[in-house]
Amino acid sequence: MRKQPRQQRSRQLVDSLIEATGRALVEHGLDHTTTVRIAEIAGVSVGSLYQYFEGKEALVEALMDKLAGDIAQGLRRLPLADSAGLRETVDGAIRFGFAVLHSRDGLYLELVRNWHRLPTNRVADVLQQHFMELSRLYFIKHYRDYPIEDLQVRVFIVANSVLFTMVRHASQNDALLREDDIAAGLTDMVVGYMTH
Amino acid sequence: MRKQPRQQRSRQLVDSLIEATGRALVEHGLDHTTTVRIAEIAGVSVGSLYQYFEGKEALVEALMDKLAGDIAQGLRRLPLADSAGLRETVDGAIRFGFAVLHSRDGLYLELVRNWHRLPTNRVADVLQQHFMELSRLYFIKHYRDYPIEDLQVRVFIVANSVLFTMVRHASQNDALLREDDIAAGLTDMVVGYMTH
DNA sequence: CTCTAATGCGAATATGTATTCGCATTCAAT
DNA sequence: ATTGAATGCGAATACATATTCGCATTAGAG
Repeated sequence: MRKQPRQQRSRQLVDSLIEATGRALVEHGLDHTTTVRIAEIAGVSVGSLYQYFEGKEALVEALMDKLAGDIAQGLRRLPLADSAGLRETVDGAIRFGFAVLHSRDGLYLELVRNWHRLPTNRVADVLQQHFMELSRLYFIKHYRDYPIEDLQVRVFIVANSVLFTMVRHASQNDALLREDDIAAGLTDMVVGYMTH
Repeated sequence: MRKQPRQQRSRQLVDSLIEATGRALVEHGLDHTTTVRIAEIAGVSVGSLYQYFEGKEALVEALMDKLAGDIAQGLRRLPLADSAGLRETVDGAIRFGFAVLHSRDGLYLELVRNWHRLPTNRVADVLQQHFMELSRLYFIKHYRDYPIEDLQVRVFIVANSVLFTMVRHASQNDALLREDDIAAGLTDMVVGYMTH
């Protein structure tokens, strides 16, 4: 951030800009999200925008930081693998994932689609680390001598498979494949892969 | 295409423009690939470019049509599931996939990353249909009464899981996860899911 | 060889977007 | 109430990119 907001009004201005960034992403997509548009949506002058942000990228980064917090919080509410069975846990996580992708008018969808040109690492780390920890705990409990290096590979594969299959499905309005079936299939695949 | 090339020189010009589009994508990425740059790389005037193409999008589409042909040809050379075992077939397909992603200086990588804003359907159909046919044949042979609707879900999940996990891995230079391990893991996951 | 349609050119024009800067307004400490 | 710092503004400027059009050149049919 270019300059720290000191007064109340400027802090609110910064918030409204971040909020507006989200709406611009949903309405116009990352490509056509411009600083001018964001300022317009926020009801703020472009000049003011540049007082606090370097540009579009900085705004998106600030937005993603905020969202990463929401995701982390949502993850903490999910059932853990040691209380429920593995299948229930995976199923819950996948349903949570779909719910997130459909929330906020598709904001998350747009962000994940554009992972390769966004500062995705922070968010990805949240997910990656959470699932890593989750599986680590589970496997330490059930298969005490499980090789840990292999676990990293598995978590990488599972996380990306699930995430992008969900995004691909949510991005196309293909009524031929019902979301419930995709969710069930993903659960089958993941549980099978993680336990054999 | 805006106008049909009738003479020899113009046909060659069109080819060189498509070729240049590929190089521009590799060198500058989709975002910074412009009509002017493509014309420059091709050693052609922008004016000539617009004689035959509506703009960037049309050029990329022409390029992808060409590449779809290459992919289809490559797929036909892969071992089929009825001659070899399922595991060998899946393993071969995944290795083929990685090879493609690494070929042409990462052109395919850039294209798949940007699937959501490209006319991907033609290429996706090639893949989808090929694997659909492949699995259909395999399962008709081995499990005569297999439900076909479910197969569509499975192929969708497997195709996207494999493709995007590969792309994600190839996009980051994370030496922690070796490509061979990812390939082996994907094979395990897919074979397990398709046979249980 | 001749001649016309096809081709190729690139400066010029139009548009979209990023970013700044001088001035007006407001806050909050005194 | 006064005043300096903070804030907000948006026209103006700079730059990137898309697209056209009149003119020069060339291919290749006859």
